[in-house]
Amino acid sequence: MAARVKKDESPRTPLTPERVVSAAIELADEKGVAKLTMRGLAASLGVEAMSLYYHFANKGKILDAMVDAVFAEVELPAKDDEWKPAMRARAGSLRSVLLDHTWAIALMDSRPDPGLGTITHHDAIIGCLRSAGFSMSLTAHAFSVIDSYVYGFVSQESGLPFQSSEELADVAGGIIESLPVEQFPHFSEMVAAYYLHPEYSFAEEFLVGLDLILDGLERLRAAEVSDGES
Amino acid sequence: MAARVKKDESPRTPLTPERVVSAAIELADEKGVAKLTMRGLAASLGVEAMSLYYHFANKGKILDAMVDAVFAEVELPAKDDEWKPAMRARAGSLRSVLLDHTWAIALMDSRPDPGLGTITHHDAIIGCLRSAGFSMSLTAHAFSVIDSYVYGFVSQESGLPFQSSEELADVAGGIIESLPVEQFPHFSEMVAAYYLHPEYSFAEEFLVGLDLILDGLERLRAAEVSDGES
DNA sequence: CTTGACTTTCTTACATTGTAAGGTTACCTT
DNA sequence: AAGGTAACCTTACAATGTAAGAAAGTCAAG
Repeated sequence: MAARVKKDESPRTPLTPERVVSAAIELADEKGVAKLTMRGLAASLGVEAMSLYYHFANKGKILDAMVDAVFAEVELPAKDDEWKPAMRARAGSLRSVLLDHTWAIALMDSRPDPGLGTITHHDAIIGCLRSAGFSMSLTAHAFSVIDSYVYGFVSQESGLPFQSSEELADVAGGIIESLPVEQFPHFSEMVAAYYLHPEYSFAEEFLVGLDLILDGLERLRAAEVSDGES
Repeated sequence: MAARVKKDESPRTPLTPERVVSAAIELADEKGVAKLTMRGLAASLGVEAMSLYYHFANKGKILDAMVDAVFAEVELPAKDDEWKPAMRARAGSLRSVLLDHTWAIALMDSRPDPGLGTITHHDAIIGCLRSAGFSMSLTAHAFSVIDSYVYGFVSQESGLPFQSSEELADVAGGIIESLPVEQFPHFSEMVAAYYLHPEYSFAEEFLVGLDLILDGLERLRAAEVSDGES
């Protein structure tokens, strides 16, 4: 009553870990993770920097929570899905999530402490493969190849200095001109090829490699089944 | 004023970009890239921080040069090598180089400006594939999958909080104990499996995925050849 | 309402970082 | 020796993460 009717100075929504993390993600998405400072983050929440330290021990813990939140965004397979389309879908989802938060890959490398979202994620993937008949060790292999590929691909994709095909053509053109062509004939040829073929698509390239890997896994699984291994 | 005949026993080897870069790499290898500061780097060269700015416009240029130097360490295939063992060898070499300089992966992601070492490297790989009969586009696919895989794999490998099998067992044991097993049955099972199988080897895991990819590429190449595509 | 305990936020301060501006020394050529 | 340039240094500053502790807000019981 009294408190309610008090002067409406501020909506005084209290700071919570969740609000901090989502503000941090928003800020990192916009300005890049390098611009994510304690003061800036606090300001975006209408608060002073040191207030954040009541909810997080240090900046690193905030980064951990951000990574975990990103993982939680990835679509997980339903229980009865076929393993191959399920893996295809989740790889695609992982790629798109990581592209939305390009800072996440770099953070994951440097913050190995897995959170709940991460573990939930991994559990679902492993479960899908196992119930599709993958042995323990083949599951481990599958997990390793797929994730390595996706991380590596997105890491390169998001690090390159262009996003659209036109930008690619520009960059490629620039490289060609400033390069001693006779010294790097193959590289030049390659760049030229994509300079002339600006319909190059990261999405297609991604699927080529992914399907190559999934087909390989299917073969390994078939071999395993015919061996009776478990 | 006083005579300049001070203690001139210093061999006063002049600062060169090369010396700066190799000192920077050494420092990053030892203390981690986060501890690579201008002052620290200068001190390790017996010099003041601002002296570095005579040779490099800013810290970023030093980081670029470090990445390029790391790339130059990777073994390149000889011209007449079979493509498959050549790719296998260079992927292994790339992995070991990146493991020696774990900071390099993160830097590569954030510094897209390729240097001479990088281009030389790429040119050799492309040349090897092309002269093995790979079409332009299949070469691009091959390059993309292989590199994505290697980067992603090493990125995960070097980010994990253990190096040896014993440490793995320790970490796995710790995870098992502090985890609600019934909530993540598959994840727990997986961790337990490796807890009991401490002969797990990153090197082997790496080769499993790599060979899966190389076999897939061989199949694509065979299909291409029988199609007469170029 | 007052009191006091507890939670949440803020103030101040400091060590570290990258680097701009300009000064100082060392070395080479004439 | 003289002068010029290449190499290095001194000083200074703004921005960062965060330690220490003060202040404000919140709520239960007297």
